Amino acid sequence: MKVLTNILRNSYIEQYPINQFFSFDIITYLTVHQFEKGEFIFKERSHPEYLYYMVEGKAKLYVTHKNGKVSLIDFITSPCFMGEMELLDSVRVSKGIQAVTKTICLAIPILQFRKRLLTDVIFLRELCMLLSDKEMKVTAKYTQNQVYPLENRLAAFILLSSDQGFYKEKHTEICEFLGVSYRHLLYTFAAFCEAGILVKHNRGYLIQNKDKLLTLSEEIL
Amino acid sequence: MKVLTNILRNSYIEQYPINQFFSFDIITYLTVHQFEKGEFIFKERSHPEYLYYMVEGKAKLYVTHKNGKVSLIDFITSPCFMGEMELLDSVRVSKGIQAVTKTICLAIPILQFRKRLLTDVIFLRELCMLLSDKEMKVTAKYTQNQVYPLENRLAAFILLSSDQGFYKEKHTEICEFLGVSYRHLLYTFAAFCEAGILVKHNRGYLIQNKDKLLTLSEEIL
DNA sequence: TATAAAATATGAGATATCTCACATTATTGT
DNA sequence: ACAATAATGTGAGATATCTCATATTTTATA
Repeated sequence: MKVLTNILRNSYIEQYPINQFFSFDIITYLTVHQFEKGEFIFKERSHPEYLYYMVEGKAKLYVTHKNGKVSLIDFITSPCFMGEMELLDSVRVSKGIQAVTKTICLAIPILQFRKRLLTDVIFLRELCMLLSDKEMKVTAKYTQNQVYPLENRLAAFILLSSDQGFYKEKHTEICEFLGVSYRHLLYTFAAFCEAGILVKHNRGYLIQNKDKLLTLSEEIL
Repeated sequence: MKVLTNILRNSYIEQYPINQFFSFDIITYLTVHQFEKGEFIFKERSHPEYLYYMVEGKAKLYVTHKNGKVSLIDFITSPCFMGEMELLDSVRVSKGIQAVTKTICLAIPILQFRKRLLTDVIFLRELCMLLSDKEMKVTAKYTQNQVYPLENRLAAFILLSSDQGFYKEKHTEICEFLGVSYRHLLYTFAAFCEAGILVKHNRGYLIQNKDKLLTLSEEIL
């Protein structure tokens, strides 16, 4: 992690308005932290020192189970807060957050600002909304996971994450996100290719039959 | 649903202090609603009129999927708020909530109080904490669901929900809660009996070997 | 640029879990 | 008290998904 200073710091702070989330001017107290791809933003079971507002980048929120398996709970994309739960309850330990790409965060020191934030109507209201959205999203994902086979969920995920008809996520990540084994994910991709829905191309897949993907994903909702 | 009046209303309001969640005296504006076992507190996809504070009873929070399967997201036990998400975002539709036992709720009309609640620091702070706890709990449950076989999760659930060594939940509910088919749940109960861990007794099961249950559930966390 | 580490890929065999059909109790409303 | 409804229980066969072993390719790093 690198703390950005001067011009660089200021440019990020100017570029991304964060004051809207607070009833006071927090800008002077902010530092700007930069995480490299693969770096851990919060180590699992740690006590974060900062409330982060991610302004650029993408990260994985995950938990490691006793048996060694990893559940990728969510992909966090900017803009987004991280560490709110730990701000609210200092006893609580963090889940793991790892940067997937280079990530820039505005950093608010928790110790120094906890009291002020927990009495800030604007901040608390925003936080309620964000927490509520997040729960909605996570609940939807997990209830679907246990009710629909991978075929349907993968179809939906491909549509969601592909860019101009091209899918190129990392299998190792996506199997943890979708809650299945690597092997099974690969089987399902193979089946999609077999069915003429996808065509493997370099490090990714071209969508050949979008309608079929839509049909499969519409079985979910 | 029955609206309780006079003595009955007042006795519930006195018995369960709700003012602690608000920075103003809300008591005069409260009505008290009583739901019978099996009654729907929120219909799925409806727009709740009230923010409820459940003070007595137990309810199921669930969602019905397109394919007809039901996910029982959580058992809600008093004391607990219901309808907070819909208070925060009026566009959002409710999940289903059904009373499992007779349930008493203090009712706050959303339309009338939304504005006031969304500027109430005490309320918002409490809500943040509750939302954050709830998400924690739900996430833990679902990530475990997808990483451990039923054997382990059921062992943990039996320990959690049994009373003095006796388990007597309804299979039809629990299979939806644990995210497995009724059939599979029964297989696993049969296996536990076979292994001498449980003994079927009337409408329930007696725990015969608590250590084994502990061992099985400890594999989770 | 060589080497280690991560990601991709695939086969074979196992198992956790599901569907459906059907019979038997409980429970509940009238 | 009786019919309707919900809950329980079980078999047989299917399938969605997992484990493990192993090989190859790509990417990262000293």
